[in-house]
Amino acid sequence: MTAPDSTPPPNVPRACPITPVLDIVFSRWTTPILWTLHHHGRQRFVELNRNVGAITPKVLTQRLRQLERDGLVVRTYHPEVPPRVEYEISPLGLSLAPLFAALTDWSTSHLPAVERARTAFDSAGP
Amino acid sequence: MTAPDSTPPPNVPRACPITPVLDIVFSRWTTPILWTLHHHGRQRFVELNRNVGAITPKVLTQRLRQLERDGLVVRTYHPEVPPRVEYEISPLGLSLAPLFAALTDWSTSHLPAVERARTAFDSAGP
DNA sequence: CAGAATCCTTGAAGATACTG
DNA sequence: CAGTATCTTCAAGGATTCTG
Repeated sequence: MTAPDSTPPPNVPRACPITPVLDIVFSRWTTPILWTLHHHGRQRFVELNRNVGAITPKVLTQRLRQLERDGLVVRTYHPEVPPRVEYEISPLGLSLAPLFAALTDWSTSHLPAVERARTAFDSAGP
Repeated sequence: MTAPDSTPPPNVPRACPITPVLDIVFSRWTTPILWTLHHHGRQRFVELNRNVGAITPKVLTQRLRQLERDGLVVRTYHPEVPPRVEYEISPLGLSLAPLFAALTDWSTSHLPAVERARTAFDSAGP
């Protein structure tokens, strides 16, 4: 409802401005990974693999690469005899903390309403 | 890094507490839909279909059903000769506004850093 | 240990009709 | 108009195996 639009609407109205962020922050598995790194601190690959949940090494690697590329996670390679690799949150990754906090807040205060809406909807028209 | 854990770690560490919210708020197309409803106000199905972007009626219906079931969107059916259905954001849906604002803020202040991280990463190891 | 390679399955999304 | 009904595609995700 704010300003009508600086670009009237030629044809494709830019859907919504936060869409690009979603691919960065809310791709599947990224929040569990960031959460685990934030709460368990620096971890090696296998630890992470255990702590995050039911994730396979392949997918974990994919997501870690993406997070590393986006600068949210720092990967440290130690060239030792069994190789050792450690992952930790970057400052940029930590900048997401207030966002996640806001999400948690919304969850605690409004998730019950969602649950109620669901049961109401489901009991209305089976 | 906060408390080590009230539940030591029996086996499955609950991945991260915001995961359930993501399915509610950040399923694909939900943010463009909510955004459009928020900025263009109450709309009928076809308007919405045009305003949201490249979405097909089928998918739009699916997402609208989900949003309605979760209580984020209100659907009003007018039994007229050509049927008329209108969609609008509910108060519960509007409660997401601060969250989206936080997301927008993070985007404006940190997206450039992500871009830089990406180019740095890409130019490092081709 | 930290992945890379391979194959496979699934499910969401798109395209295209059709209907009350 | 506001969807529903099918059909098809396609890529993410999972399972498994292998290696520097």
